[in-house]
Amino acid sequence: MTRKDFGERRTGMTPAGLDDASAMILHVDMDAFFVAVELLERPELLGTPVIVGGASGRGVVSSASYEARRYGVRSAMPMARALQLCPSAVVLEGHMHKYREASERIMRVFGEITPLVEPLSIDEAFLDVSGAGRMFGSPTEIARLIRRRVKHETGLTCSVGAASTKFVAKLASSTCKPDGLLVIPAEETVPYLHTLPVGALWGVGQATGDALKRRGIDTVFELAHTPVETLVRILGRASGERLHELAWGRDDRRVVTERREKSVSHEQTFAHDEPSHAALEREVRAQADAVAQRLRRAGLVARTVSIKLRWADFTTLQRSRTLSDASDTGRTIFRVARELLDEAHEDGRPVRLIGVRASDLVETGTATSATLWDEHHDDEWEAAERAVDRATERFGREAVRPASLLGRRERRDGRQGLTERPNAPDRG
DNA sequence: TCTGGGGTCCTAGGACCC
DNA sequence: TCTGGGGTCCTAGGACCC
Repeated sequence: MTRKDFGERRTGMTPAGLDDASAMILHVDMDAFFVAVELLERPELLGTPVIVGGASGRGVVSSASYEARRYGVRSAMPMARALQLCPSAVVLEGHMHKYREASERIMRVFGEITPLVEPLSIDEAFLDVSGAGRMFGSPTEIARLIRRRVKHETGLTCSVGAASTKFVAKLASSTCKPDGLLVIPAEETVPYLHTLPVGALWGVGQATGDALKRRGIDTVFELAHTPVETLVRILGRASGERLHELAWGRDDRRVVTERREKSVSHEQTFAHDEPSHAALEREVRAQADAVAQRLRRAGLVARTVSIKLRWADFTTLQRSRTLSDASDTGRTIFRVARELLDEAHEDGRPVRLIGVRASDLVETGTATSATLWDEHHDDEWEAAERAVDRATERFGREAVRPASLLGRRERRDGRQGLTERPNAPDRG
């Protein structure tokens, strides 16, 4: 039996000639993506337990081959635990740039089938194929075509779920993994859903699962037959209502092709808990610079800066501050982050993790003087001034006005704006 | 076994304004 | 002298997903 047969055989409820006309939403999910990409260059490891992840003390599993999963290895599991379960596993370091390249290739394949592609993460996407029938056939035929093309383009296998809603399509792809195809026609959705445990629902993790279990709700069937108001009392308005809808197969979310970033962040777990305030500050500075650079490349400015601290006991604290003036400079983001750090780390407790986040993002199509300043960096402020002059010449004065004008409101405490300008260098 | 890094969404309380 | 209600913004924390 070939792997393809294995996948197709799992579509027991969808024999040849089934009515798949309602299953217009496809969910494509790559199989053990990071591992599979690495094995393209390490074919001798095919068929063996392989783990991609952090090998050092505090590393976790990013991706595990199906051979490793047989031993109970799962993503997000501490590496030490994974190796206890599967001592023979080969651990490989991750290479994000390779995964991004492979990701671009598969997304390109999807785009050749339909323009309605919604990437969900680096290795999965929803496709709305309702307009692709004339060109490529039924959803089942399109799913087979995608699987063939992805394999041909990248050498990698994927699994495809097809259904009338996003949620059920995603469920279908996870059910037929790896290297599978499962179509769930609309009329079979509810009977299928009602066989599953609550954990199968999107948004039911450990905490929600436990809360439901405590009230005797173990299956989707039981959840579907629980009054909405009861669920709302247990889980809150949004979750309660959403889960009840999902349990009846109702999910009217469209496939959306454009999504705006809401935040940009970097964080770092130290190999050993860090007690030194100076070391924390150095890390925050590096993170602020990295965040700022990504903001500028994306043409965004941030109105809110946050820091995150995690202590040795894993409790986590976040502090945020909204700026009077949106910014995309490392200097400003660092300055605010450092203020927050100073306030949050007064007691000098050792820190396990530290992170910087920029949120409340506003698009800015134009270069700002502060942006140009930062790109030329502290010790080159004259160059920055010249850059401003050149930009003013090229784009006009309006286009290079200071970032301070982008702020929407004054700070409540009346502090002046935090935006820096090239002609006011401050090496602080 | 001891828990990464990048995100999104939700809830709740308080400030503030009308 | 005692007391509104609604709306928006900000902050903190937590659950969840890949």
